[in-house]
Amino acid sequence: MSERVVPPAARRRRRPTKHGVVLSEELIVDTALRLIEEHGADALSVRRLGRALGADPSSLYRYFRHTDDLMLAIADELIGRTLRTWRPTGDWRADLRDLGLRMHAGALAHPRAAVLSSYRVTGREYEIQAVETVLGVLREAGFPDAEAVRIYHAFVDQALAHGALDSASAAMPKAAREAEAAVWRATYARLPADTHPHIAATARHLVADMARSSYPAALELLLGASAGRLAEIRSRSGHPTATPDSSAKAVP
Amino acid sequence: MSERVVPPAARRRRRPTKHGVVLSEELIVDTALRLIEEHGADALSVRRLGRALGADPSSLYRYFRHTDDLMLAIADELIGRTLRTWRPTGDWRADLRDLGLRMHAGALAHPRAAVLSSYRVTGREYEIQAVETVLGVLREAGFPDAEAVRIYHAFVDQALAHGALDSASAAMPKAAREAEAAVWRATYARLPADTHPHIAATARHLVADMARSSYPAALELLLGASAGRLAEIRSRSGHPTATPDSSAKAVP
DNA sequence: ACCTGAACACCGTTCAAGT
DNA sequence: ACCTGAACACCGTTCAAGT
Repeated sequence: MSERVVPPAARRRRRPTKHGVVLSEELIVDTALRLIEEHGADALSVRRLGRALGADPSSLYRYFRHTDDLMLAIADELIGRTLRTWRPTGDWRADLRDLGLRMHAGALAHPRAAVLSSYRVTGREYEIQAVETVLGVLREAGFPDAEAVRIYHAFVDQALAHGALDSASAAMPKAAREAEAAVWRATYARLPADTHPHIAATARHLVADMARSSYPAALELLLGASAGRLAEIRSRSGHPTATPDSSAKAVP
Repeated sequence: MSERVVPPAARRRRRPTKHGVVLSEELIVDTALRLIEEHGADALSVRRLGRALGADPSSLYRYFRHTDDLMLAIADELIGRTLRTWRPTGDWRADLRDLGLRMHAGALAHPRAAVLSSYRVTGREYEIQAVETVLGVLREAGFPDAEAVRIYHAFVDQALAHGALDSASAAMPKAAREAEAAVWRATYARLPADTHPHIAATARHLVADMARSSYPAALELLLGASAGRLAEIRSRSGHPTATPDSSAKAVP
């Protein structure tokens, strides 16, 4: 793992490329996001990105070890953008709902970054900020530490998993996406009741429902279940004898 | 969309390849699954599959229009394998739990097929069978049609989304996977309490919890909420005046 | 110090030619 | 009828050479 990436201190000394562009991590990430926005998720390759920057593709390896590192930097920038315009209201349930829907929308806007970052930890600035923020909302709502982490995990995985699912679907070529919808109408909605009674009975609902994302409903389910837990916790702890870290001891 | 795929009737006339192998859709799918199992998700390419079959890569295009079609055939075969050993018990909640966990496990065993098929509809034999089966479990439990479809959608998306998430993570090279876990221990667990109080307070829980899948918990949440709905529905319909399709009329 | 250009080892897909 | 081989238009990544 030898250092091939430019150490931050040395970056000031950089030289313009052939076409007069001065490269930087920020410029590369922004250009990559623009490329995804304008030409779809598949437009992002080291070679195309180099072309868009007016630089040789190989010059990017001075800023990112692999394409993977670049994608994580993009993912972190997306988290940053999602968080920057978000304001907490003090109502934990409304705050989490808002955050979840923003994360989901952010994923849909940048499908490829969303799919890659959904199962990755970046350990970068904005991701850390997001973790701190969500945990803060839960702990200040009154969830004990272990419970706050469990709900944080479920909440984040749900947003990322559905975000990746829905954005992978949205990133398909238009023709293919229409072909998918047609499968429900042309194949499922036409199965005879004698061989497939349950599909035949519910075909109308299937065609309508499967065209929508199941994320909003899944999010409400999670928030509802969490509210139930919180009510339980509050009613049980009439005596606030528990020290802040007492719940930690219960973990194996 | 000209027919380049061999019509089923003509397949009997096929000729062995150079190395004496007789190609077929089944053989190709099985070989692809073996390749994924033995050499990881990235080992699957048209060229490698051709090599594994002892045939020219281009010959595969007689059986599948694109790599995509091949992946859908693989996905359907996986659905079939998941269903083949499953037996309903009559307890809808236990049945769905079992099915969900099997789908999740199946995804983990074949990450690449899982990631691709998670957002696709195959419209093939086993997928149709699976839809019919899950809808049957829900309708026979007493859920009205519209509700059964909503729960079916949430259940399937959840299994597929978490399956894709967890299997993408599992498919990472071992070194990368270990580096990910290290981020929680080395970065998050060392943030100072004055700048990141919530992370610092819950670091122990984060390290432990984030290493596990959140799917089992998410599944229980869904089953619990569904059971709640069913209880509501049952208590309200003391008078079974509703005709079988009465719920359909309530949909916009 | 930073960027370039050539090279390496791959991809998916098409199509005329072989058997 | 089915498979092959060559070709096309791409990939990510490395490294010696240029400025």
